[in-house]
Amino acid sequence: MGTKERRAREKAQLRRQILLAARELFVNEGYENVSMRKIADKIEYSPTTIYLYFKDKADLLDSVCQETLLNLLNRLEQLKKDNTDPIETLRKSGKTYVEFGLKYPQDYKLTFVIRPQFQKGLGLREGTVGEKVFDYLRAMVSECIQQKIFRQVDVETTGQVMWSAVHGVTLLLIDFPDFPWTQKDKLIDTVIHTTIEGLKA
Amino acid sequence: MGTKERRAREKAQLRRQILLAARELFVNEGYENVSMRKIADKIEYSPTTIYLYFKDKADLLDSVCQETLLNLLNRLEQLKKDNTDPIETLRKSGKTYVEFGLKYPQDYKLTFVIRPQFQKGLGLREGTVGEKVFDYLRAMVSECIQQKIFRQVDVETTGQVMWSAVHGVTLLLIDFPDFPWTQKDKLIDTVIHTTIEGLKA
DNA sequence: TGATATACTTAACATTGTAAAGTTAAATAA
DNA sequence: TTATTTAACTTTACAATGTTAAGTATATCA
Repeated sequence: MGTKERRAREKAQLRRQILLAARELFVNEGYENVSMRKIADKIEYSPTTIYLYFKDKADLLDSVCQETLLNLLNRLEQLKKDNTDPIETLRKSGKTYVEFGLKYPQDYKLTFVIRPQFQKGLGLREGTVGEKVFDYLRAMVSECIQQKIFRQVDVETTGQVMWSAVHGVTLLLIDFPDFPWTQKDKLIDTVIHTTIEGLKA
Repeated sequence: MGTKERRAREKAQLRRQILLAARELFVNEGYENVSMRKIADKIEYSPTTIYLYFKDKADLLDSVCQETLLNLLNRLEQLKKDNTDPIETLRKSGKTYVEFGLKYPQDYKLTFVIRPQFQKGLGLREGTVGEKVFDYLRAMVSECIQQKIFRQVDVETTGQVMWSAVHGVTLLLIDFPDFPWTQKDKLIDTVIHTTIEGLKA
């Protein structure tokens, strides 16, 4: 009586296949330049089949972004393992965040710019991966404050300031690749360093 | 023999009209949701007429963004007039920048996110309004460094750090309106304050 | 074997950006 | 004034888009 399970497995597999194809196309050609037909071609199914697995194109995008956030979260949590002092961990996390964005620029924009445009009400719903990423940031910042390294602004604001800084530099570097930046790495380091210094007591 | 001048004036007027309609539609409905036909309807011309005045939709967007940058520049240069100390001017400029972005969120995204996606090679070309905006920032930062208020990092990097911070917080506030931000104004002020403190000697 | 449900496809619709060809009206030259 | 050229604008057309509705085949169950 395992036929039902097999069918379910097969469905999941196709879903996975669609997601994989969509991700690759979105990342390589940009969300706007990828049509449902292109995705369908890639997996050798008819375009409308995709709609049996995803509500619409925005839903497909959303699923891709969830994976992206999970990737980012994994990378960040790797860092926590060798926890030296909290400042150093925070610094490294910032660096990791920006480098993640620059390594997969389309992925990053998809998740943090395009998706919010299509999916309204992204208020960091409970249990989402996005919430976990921010939880991670909060925990780190919290430690810096508790150890009296950072001045006594509340945790939320401090975390959001940190996020603003790394988000800003990441997007600028992605969106204006031809701007005469002093030097990518130097700029990133200075942004992170400056923010951390500014947050200190 | 002023007929040639009159015709030129009339052409300029229609161009202006198209630009005005495009701006209003882009800003209210978002670039992607505005079709050339919608713009044409609004000005009561056929869609293809627009192509006699603008190369394509991206070109139209570009022109709209130039205006936006000019608006921003004007606002910023107002501030320079009552020049108190350079730090205070820088702080006010940052605040003005973010508030401009939040007041005209679609405009801001059009200029600093959407346009770079369509217009490749936005390297701050000479003579453009974009260059002038960054010149303004450079001048302010330069003064802070010369007066030994800021630590001796080069002007370019310092300016770019400042830009990253305000750009980051602006976009986050625009793109995630439902995120549980501590408080908009407090966050903005803290971002700017933190960055300036971090840049100090 | 026949009925039912599942998985997928075909066909279609309205909308998109834009190019090519066609048309009208104004400016110039005779 | 009348003929001709030029400029401004429109009509028509095309290929591509996201998505819905209707149709078909295959596998499961009675």
